[in-house]
Amino acid sequence: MGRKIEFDYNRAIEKATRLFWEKGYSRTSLRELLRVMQIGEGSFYNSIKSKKQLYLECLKHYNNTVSRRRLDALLSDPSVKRGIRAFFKTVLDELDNPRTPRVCLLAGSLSNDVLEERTLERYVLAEMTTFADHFRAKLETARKNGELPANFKVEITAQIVMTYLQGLFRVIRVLHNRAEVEAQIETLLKGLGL
Amino acid sequence: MGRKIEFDYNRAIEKATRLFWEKGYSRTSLRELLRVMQIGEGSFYNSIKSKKQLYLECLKHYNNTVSRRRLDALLSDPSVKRGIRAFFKTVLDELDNPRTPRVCLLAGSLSNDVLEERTLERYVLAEMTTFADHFRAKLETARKNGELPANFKVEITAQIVMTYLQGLFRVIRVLHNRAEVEAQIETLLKGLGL
DNA sequence: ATCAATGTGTAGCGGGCGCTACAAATAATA
DNA sequence: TATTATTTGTAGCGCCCGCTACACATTGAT
Repeated sequence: MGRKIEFDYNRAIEKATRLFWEKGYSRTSLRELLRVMQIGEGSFYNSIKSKKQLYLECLKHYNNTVSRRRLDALLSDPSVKRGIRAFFKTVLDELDNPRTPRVCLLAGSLSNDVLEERTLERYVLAEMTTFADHFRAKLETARKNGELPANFKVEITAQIVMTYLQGLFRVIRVLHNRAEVEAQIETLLKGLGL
Repeated sequence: MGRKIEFDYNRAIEKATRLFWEKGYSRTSLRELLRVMQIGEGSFYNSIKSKKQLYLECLKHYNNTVSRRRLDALLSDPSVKRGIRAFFKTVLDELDNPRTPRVCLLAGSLSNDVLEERTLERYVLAEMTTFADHFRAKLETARKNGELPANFKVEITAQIVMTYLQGLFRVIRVLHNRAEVEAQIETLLKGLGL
C-alpha cells in the first residue's frame, strides 16, 4: 500500500556526491542539491531526512566507488612499492580528467564544517583509519616478505605518506604540472625506502 | 576635522585574527567578529569596508607575527638542516599551547571559500610562494656551501616539504601525540637527506 | 556659535539557509 | 468504491548572513 517512489535513489546520490565533491559540505546548499538530484523537498525529507544524512550517504557511495578503486590499485599488486605507485597514479589520473572535481571527497571531509557533526566525524575518521590500516598491513607484509628491510619503519612511514597525501590533495588545486607532482612523489617514496 | 576614532584598530585586528584562525573565513560571521573586536557595524563599515578586507588585514597581521617568527626560525640558523627542524619546532610548540588555534591561518586559507575571492587568492598564493622561495634559497645556499651534496634536488625537496606541511596542518587536529609527529618529521627529513 | 567633516550606534533590508506543514496525488486493501 | 498508507509538490517559517541608511555625537576650522 502507499504511493511508489518515483525518483532514482542511486542516481540522486551520485549527483549529490558530485556536487559535494566539488564544493564541500557546508558550501553546498540543499536547494542546489535538490536541483541536481531532480527531487523536491517533499521527497527528500520523506526519505533522506537531512543534509547531514545525505552527506553520509554520499561519502559511503564515494568510498564504494572512487576510494575502492584507489585501494584496489594499492592492494592488487603483490609489491607494495609498485602498489603505492599505482595508487598515486589513480589519484593523478583523475586530475587529468577535466570532468572530475579536483579534491578527494574523503580527504576534503577533514574540515571543521564536517568534523563538527559527530556522526560524520566518526565515519570520516574510521574510513581514513581503515585506509591507513590497509597500507600499514601491506607495508608489514612486505617487510616480512623481504621486499622491505627487516628494520623498515612501517608505522611512521605509513603516517608520513598519509600526511603527505592530505597535503597533496590541498596543494593540487594550485599545482598544474603533473610531471612535477610525479617527480615529487617519486622522490618522496625513494627517500622513504619505497 | 571630524570625530576621532575611538576603538583600538590593532587590538581589533588581533581579536579578529584569532577568531578567523579558529573558525576559518566563511564560517566566521561578521557579527561574531564585531563582538570580539568590540566595535559596531558603523565603525566597521566606515573604516574596514568589508569582511573580505578584514580577512586580508588579518592575514597580513598573522604573517607579520606568527609566520614571521616561523620563518625567522628557519633562516636564523646557518645550517638548513637545523633551520628546518627549528621551523617545525615552532609549529609543534604552538600545538602544545592550548590557547592557540590548531591550524595555520595561512595554510588554512588554501580553501575554496578564501580562494574564490580573487584578491585573497592572490595574496595567499603570493605569501606561500614567498615562504617556499626562502626555503628553496636556503637549500640552494646549503648545496653550494657543501652542507648538502652537489646533486641535491633542491626544487623537488622544497616542494615535498611544503606539501607535507600542508598535510600536517590538516592532520594535526586529529593527531594528538606530539612525539609521534616529531618522529614522522625526523624520518621524513632524514629520508630527504636533510 | 556655526559649520563641515568624520566616527558611532541602531534598526532593518534583501536574500539564502535548513527544514517543516500540509494538501494533493497515487498506491494497495477491504 | 471507500479506506488507509505513502510519496510528492508547494508555500513559507524562523533564523542568520553581509551589508546599508541614517540619525546622532564629536571633532577642528572659521
